[in-house]
Amino acid sequence: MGLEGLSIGALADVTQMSKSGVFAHFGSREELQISVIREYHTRFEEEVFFPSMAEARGLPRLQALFERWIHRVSKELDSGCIYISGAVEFDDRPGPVRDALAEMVRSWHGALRSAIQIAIDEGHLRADTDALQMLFEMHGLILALHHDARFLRDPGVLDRVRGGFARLLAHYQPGAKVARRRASPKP
Amino acid sequence: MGLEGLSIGALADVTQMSKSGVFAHFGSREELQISVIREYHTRFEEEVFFPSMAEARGLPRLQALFERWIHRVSKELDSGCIYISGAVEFDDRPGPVRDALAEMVRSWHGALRSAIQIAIDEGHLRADTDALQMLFEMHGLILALHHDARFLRDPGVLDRVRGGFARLLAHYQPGAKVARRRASPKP
DNA sequence: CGCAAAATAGAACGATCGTTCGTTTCATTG
DNA sequence: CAATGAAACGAACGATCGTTCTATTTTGCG
Repeated sequence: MGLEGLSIGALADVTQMSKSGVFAHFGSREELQISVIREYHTRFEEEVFFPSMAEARGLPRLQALFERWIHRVSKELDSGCIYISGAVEFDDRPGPVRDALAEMVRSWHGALRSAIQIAIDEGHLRADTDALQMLFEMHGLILALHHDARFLRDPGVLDRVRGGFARLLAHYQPGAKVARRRASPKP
Repeated sequence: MGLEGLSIGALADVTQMSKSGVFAHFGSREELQISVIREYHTRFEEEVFFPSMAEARGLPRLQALFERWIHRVSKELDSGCIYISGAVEFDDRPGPVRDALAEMVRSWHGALRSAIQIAIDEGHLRADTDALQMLFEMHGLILALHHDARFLRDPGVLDRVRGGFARLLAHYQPGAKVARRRASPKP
């Protein structure tokens, strides 16, 4: 389950510790949840963000970010992405847990937005590309991947998310324009 | 909250009834959850599906479906869409609730897929359009809308989801081709 | 009205939850 | 070795949960 399914008692069972022993480590359930969020954030950075930053600025880096994002979300078929599950669980529950989660999601989105902007500046994406719009659509592809893989158990979802991203890139590529009228016939 | 936050005791408070009185109506908590799902499904059909079917076959109908879908998801800023929240809550919890939810989500997706196919047959979308692929991307836009509206409280999200859909339609429109090389310079 | 059936109420159960408290274990350190 | 402090423990508390059982009330019908 997500963050709400995480109970101190269950954690005590797993770690072979007493409930009060586990509790003493965090001080409250909320702090435990926040600790889990922070740990997840760290791993996310290590597995997705940092390795992608080694790629060349612009499109290569952006593609690496997305591919590793896909890999991260689709591989956790057991645990689930707590950025996604947490967003649903805490979207109507204010408090420090929601705040911590939102901060890290915004941080990740900010990094993506920055990578998109660099790709624009490098001339790899059209100059009139709306970075926030493109980020929105990328995020949608990931959310659909998460939904169809975990909930619907659709096996063809990896092809679709990659196809959607390719379509996205093709649209925002320099020289590509939105079709206003009939262009060339198909080859 | 979603389906997991729904408790018989809380429902008893709201309805000014006793806990056992509420319980007798459903027989179990699972049945209560399934009843809520069914009720949601009915309303969804009434507000989104049926009115859109009155539109002309093809693109008009598909656009109506998507616009009403947007409206349905973005308006429930209090309750949340249980198709979406339920998918996250039950994506790793087998049982009759998950089965009921999945059946109705698949039913809705089936209706959308059918509407897309009709638009293809009518010549409103390219003949080589992959209906499941397009459905996947439409669903992604809705999921991103739900996420950004409810969790991030982003006010510009309606423009983005409509922009994304317009881009989607433009790409799958007859005559539009994926950009392979540089086309016309920007106006 | 009278009677049966359905609906609701009330109290209690076992389980689980987060949390508190006092105690005990144990390694570190002077 | 003895003192100290952190870490873990075990038991209990109050709250909430779904559920069960037995009354009581309400409703519909002949």
